[in-house]
Amino acid sequence: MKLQQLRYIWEVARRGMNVSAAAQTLYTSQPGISKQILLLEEELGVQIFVRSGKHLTGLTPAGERILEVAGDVLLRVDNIRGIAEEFADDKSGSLSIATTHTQSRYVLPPVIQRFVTKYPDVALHMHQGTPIQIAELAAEGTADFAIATEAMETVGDLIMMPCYRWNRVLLLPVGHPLSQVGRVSHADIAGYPIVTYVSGFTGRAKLDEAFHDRGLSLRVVVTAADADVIKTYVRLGIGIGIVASMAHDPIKDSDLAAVDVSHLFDYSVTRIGFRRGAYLRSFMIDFISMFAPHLDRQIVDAVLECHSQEEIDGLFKMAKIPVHH
Amino acid sequence: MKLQQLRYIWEVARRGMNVSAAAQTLYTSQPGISKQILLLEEELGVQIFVRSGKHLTGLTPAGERILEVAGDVLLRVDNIRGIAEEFADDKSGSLSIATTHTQSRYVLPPVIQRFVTKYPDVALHMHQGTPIQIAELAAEGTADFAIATEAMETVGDLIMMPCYRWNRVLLLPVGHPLSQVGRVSHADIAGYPIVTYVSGFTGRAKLDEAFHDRGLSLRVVVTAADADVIKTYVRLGIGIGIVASMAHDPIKDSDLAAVDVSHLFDYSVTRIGFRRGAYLRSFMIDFISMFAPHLDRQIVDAVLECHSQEEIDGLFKMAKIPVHH
DNA sequence: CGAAGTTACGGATGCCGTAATGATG
DNA sequence: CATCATTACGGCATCCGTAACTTCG
Repeated sequence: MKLQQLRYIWEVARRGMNVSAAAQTLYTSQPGISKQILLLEEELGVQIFVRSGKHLTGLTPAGERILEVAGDVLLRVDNIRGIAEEFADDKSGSLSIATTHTQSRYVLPPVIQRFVTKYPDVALHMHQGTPIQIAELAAEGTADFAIATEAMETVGDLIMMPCYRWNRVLLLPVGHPLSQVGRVSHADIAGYPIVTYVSGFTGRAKLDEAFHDRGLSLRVVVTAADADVIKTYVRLGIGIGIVASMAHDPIKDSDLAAVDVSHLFDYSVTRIGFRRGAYLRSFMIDFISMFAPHLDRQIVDAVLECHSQEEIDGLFKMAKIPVHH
Repeated sequence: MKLQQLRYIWEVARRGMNVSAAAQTLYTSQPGISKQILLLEEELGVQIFVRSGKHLTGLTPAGERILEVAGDVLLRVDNIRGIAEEFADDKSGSLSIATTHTQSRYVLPPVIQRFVTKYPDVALHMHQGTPIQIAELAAEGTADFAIATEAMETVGDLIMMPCYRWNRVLLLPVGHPLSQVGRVSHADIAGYPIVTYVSGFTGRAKLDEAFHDRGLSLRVVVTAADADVIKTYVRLGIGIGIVASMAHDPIKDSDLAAVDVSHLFDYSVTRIGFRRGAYLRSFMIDFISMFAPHLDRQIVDAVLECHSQEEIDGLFKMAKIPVHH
């Protein structure tokens, strides 16, 4: 049995039993993979893949079990590399972050700024995507971290830690009647056409929920995946915007009136997640602390000791998660 | 990085940083190992071993961390082999049991008998040793199971399950005055020379404890690691014997009087242990059930889900552990 | 008939073992 | 000086890539 062979079956399975596709992403030849898989199956004495003629169509029961453990092995081998890099030079390496537009545009820039200053030799990669894509990137190890508000729990084997709580602001064209109202209510908002996030992004679910619970319905006329687009349509007078408070920049958005509406919605929690069992380089832990100062090295170490997400959630009281400003 | 290389560093470390010794047990050449270790260290960019001149004297901090993970990797690779064997033929394979004389001579024979009848194609290996040796064999994976009453908790990363409770009998030469006494007391026993187990074997600690707690002291004249030797000395009239009740055979030992003294001592618990994270073949789980019927497949599966020994202990109430007869 | 997997084969890498060398206590 | 690790080197297995063949949708 060779590590290559495990890598091969892992990648083939990940690619939906497609040997050719696996060969491409692994920069090798199709026959090479095919052969090694045959050899491994021969050595182990079991079929790993179900074949219909010459096509791989699925995993045998044995294959499923084997693949699960093979994944563990490959993760640990990566960890060995990480440990070695850490000791060879704890200031260089690479950090790959998968996150949403909201984070990378509004929240992360100052954090990244500090990080690259402190760790100039760490190559930084930012992947942007939907919350689900983000979670998957982290779960499969393509990204070291996923940072998002939603969908993080949909993927198995991600360790998640709460980073900050946040709420929403109303963005209004200047002179809009609502900017005169002292304390905006749900009913006030329900009276106007809305421009906000598409569902699955940046706490959209909590927004619908708040209105639905009160028997009101939102008239959403435009949805977008990021606040910049939302602001653009608000400026055009299409409707009033509801965005995450992080996305409001008092200076650049001075042509829009912003009204805090945190009394109308539950707080959302943005979390950082990483693959269970992954080895965290010290600069990675440092990144977490820069992003969410309450997650100091000690807390992260405690989280790494935990065996279940419930245990981790127990470490964090809602009250202790800071609100983002 | 290759699995061989991990196996090499693992074995070298296990052998006290001795490359030559590792080469012997791995049936390969010393230079081969040496070279591969150098190559691995070069690839990873860190020293794993501390060298004084050309001698390996210890592990670097990086080496310690790497070795720990390497052990995990090797265990999982073994598990893949086990899974494959299981699916290839769930009735054949090998089972290696490390245990003490008491178990293998008095308790296991009927169990083994049934096991080999049911699984004729499973190659059975029995290792006999001291409780500490037994635990180590299981912890390093040389034996699949350790079965013993003591020392099982001294080795890290062994999963343990209680199998049965047992107590002691007094063995007396025929016509010995104590055989006339209705209910033997601690003081009665303290008056005679004793032949029993050496410390560290078969519940000897609980025996000393019972007398010490009552301000009495035992006059032990002969100690042995197994009951056969003890019986021999009792027959010679050297003293009275105290042995585990399992070790008393009413037929073969009909020349000795046996007196139950379970009212004088705490019950001891014999446990079966295996390496944390090891894959258990179905015949292995079946063996456990044959040995300790209350440990059915369901219970074992539940134990395998547990993450800590405390959690496992919580599954078992003392009352539920059967007494051996 | 096109896409995809297996078989065939040649070349090169690299692993292993023997022999020789160097270092240690 | 005996033990032990590293260096040198040659043989051989094996892994990989190209090309041809086969099979399925």
